[in-house]
Amino acid sequence: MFSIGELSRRTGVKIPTIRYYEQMELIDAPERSAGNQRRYTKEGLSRLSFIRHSRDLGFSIEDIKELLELSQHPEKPCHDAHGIAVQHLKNVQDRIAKLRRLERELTRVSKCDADSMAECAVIETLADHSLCETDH
Amino acid sequence: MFSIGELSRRTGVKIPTIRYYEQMELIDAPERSAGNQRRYTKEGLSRLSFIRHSRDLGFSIEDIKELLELSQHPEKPCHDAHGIAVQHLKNVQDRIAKLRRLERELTRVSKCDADSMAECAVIETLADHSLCETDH
DNA sequence: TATAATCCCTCTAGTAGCTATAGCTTCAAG
DNA sequence: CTTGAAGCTATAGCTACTAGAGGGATTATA
Repeated sequence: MFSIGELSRRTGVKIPTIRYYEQMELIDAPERSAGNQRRYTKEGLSRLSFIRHSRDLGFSIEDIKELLELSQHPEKPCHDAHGIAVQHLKNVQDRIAKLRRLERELTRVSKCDADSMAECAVIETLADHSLCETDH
Repeated sequence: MFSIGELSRRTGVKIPTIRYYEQMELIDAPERSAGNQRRYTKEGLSRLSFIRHSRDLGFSIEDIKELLELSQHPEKPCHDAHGIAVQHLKNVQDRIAKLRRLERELTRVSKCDADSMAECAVIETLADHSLCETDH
């Protein structure tokens, strides 16, 4: 049995975030001490670790709910869990592609050797999309 | 003089978003018709185009405020505008780097040929960070 | 000129995933 | 038994919008 502070230290999840996860029903409301403070068990710890790790990998709260639910049923086919991961991977790849287009454009725009605003490539480009090379 | 709907059509910025920008003081409150409807001029159009383009390139509202302010002073050195763009480029590059690490990990995790949850690589990896190859 | 279709108005609340604050109570060590 | 750290709830704030309710304005057609 440990306090929310200790759970926080062990998982690296901040205290208000733990309470937020409880509110979002990602984790069960734990038992309370006589003085109404949260007391967690090892189960709580491993569930929160799972969540922490999933968040680090960028899964949404909703995805994580589903993954947690799925993980409770070891006998079920893992097709669904797999699907969530693949879908998320696709999202990540899309975001990378978008950011790379941005990167290219920003790199070009940032190469400005003007002295004054009047000829600054940054400002000019922002004012006029037709100066752009790539789509966005 | 055109209405908010026409401004929206011409810039590709949605109507509620235009009103939101006005509230955020990114654009000046325009004149109103006798019936209290917004009426925009060419200036309003080019300012909103600037904003639209900047948002497309991922600049924050705060950055855009500053860029707009700077662009009002064509005689000033363009060092500041340049700095904002370079800083933003760095942010974008950081985000790309992070997403690439994620991509690598998710690709690995998604290669799961188990049949049941019990051995699913996705679930296992989420439950146990030590199974990861890369940092995150 | 009447009316209908379309457009526009303000205000409020909701989205994701937290974070911060205020004002209080409880716990653990000395 | 006191004190300082830790915990409690409730509320509001963050970014950049988006959606909806419940109205008024404008414009095209009959």
